Amino acid sequence: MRISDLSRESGVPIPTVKFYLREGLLPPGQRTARNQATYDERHLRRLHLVRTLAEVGGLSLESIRRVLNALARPDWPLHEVLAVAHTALRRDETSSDPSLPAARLEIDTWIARRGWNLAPGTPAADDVAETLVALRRLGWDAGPEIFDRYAEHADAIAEAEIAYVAETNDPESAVEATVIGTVLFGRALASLRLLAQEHHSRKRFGP
Amino acid sequence: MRISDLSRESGVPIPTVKFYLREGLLPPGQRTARNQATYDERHLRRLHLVRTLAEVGGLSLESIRRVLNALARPDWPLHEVLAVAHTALRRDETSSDPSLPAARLEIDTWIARRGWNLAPGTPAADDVAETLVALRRLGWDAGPEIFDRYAEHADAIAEAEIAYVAETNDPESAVEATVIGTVLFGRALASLRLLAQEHHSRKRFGP
DNA sequence: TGCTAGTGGGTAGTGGCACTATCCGCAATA
DNA sequence: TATTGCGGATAGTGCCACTACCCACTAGCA
Repeated sequence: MRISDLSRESGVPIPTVKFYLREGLLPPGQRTARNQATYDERHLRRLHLVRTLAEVGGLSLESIRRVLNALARPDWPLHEVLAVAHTALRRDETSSDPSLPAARLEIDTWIARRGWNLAPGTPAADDVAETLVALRRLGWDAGPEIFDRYAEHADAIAEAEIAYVAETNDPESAVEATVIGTVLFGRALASLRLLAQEHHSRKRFGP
Repeated sequence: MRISDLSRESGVPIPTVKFYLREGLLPPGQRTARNQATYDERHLRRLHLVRTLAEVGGLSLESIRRVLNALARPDWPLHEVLAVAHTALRRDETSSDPSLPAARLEIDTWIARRGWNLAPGTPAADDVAETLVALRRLGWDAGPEIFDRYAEHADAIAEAEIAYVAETNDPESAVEATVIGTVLFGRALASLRLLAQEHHSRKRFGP
C-alpha cells in the first residue's frame, strides 16, 4: 500500500497525509528505497482515527497527538489511560477568573458529598467550576446542587461504560475503545440531549 | 458607562469590545456626540454572554451571532427558539460520507421506535448518524441501539430541563435561560460524565 | 532501454478566524 | 488650556490546519 492508496481508501488528500506524517500523527511507512515506502492496514486505521477525532470529536491536532500517546501505551493500567485521555480532551485555555478557585472548592466539597472518589486536581472538575462561575456571572443564583440531576445521570452512564470496557479482554482494544468511546459517545450524548429536548418541547409547547 | 468602563468591568480589552461592536455582536451605545456614546447594564450583560458562549461553550463568533438572533425574538414560541438555538449550536461542516444517508434513515427509524416526535430533518439527528458512521469506520459493529442507554438518560435530563423553563413566566428570561442552559449545562454534563468515569474507573481498577 | 506517472521529503504559501495596533479628529475633564 | 480618552476606520498579527510546489528518484510499462 502506497501513499496514494492510503489517500484513496481514506478520502484524505495526499498532501494532508504527508502533513500528518511530518507531524507524527501517522507513523512512517516501511521504507523500501530512498524515496519509497509502503503502508499497511494499521496506517489506514490510524488515519481514520485521526480524522474522526478531528471531524466528529472536534479535537485539535495537538489534542489528538496527546490522545495517540495514550494509545501507544496499551500496557498501562486502564485508569491511567482514562486519565491521560481526559487530560488530552480538555481544551488548553484556562480562564483566570478570580472567583474560580473558590468555585473549585465548592465543587470539590460537592463531589465529596456525592461520594465520588477522584484524584485531587482532576481537570474536568475545573470545567465544572468554570461553568458554575459562568452561570453566576450571567445572573444565575446557583450552587453546585444545580448539577445534581446531571451528575446522577452521568454517574449511571459512566458506570455502564466502565463496566463495558472492563469486559474487554484484549488490553489494546480496551485502550482504544476507551479513547474512541470517550470522544464519540460524548458527542452522541450531547446530540441526543438536544433531540430529547426537542421532543419534550414539542410535546409541551408544540403545534 | 463608557467603553473603558465596559472593558474594565468585563475584563475584555477595549479593541476587542470595538471589534464586537463592529461585528454587531454588541449593539451600539447611545450616541451623545459625534464621537461619544454611553453604554448600560444590558451592554455589559451582552458582553458577558458573548464571552461565555465563546470561552465556556466554545462557540464560534458566527454561531454566537446566530444564537443572539434567537434572543432578539422573545415573542417567539419557545420551541421555535429552541430549534434556532440547536441549529445555531451545530458546527457548520457536513461530512459527506456516502454511507451517511443510510445511517440517517436507521437513526430516524430508531428515533420513531423510541417514540420521540421530532421535526423531520432535525440537524442533531445528523450528528448522531455521523457518530454511528464514524464508529463503524473504526471497526465497531454497531447499530443505533448502541445509543439506547444514552437516549434513556438524555430523555430524562431533557424532560426536567423543559419542565424547568416551562415554569418561567417572563418570556424573555425563558428564552435566555434556554440558550444559556443548552450551552452551559451541555458542557457541564460532558465534564460530569468524565468525572463519573474517573470515579468508577478508580473503584474498579484503581489503587 | 526509454518514458512517464507517481513517490518521499522539504520549504513555502494559503485561507480562515479572532483578535490587536495604529491613526485620526473630536470631546471630556483636570 | 493641556492632557487623556473616545468613536470609527483601516491595516496588521498570530495561530491553526492544511495546500502547493519543487526536487531527485523509482516503479512499471512499451
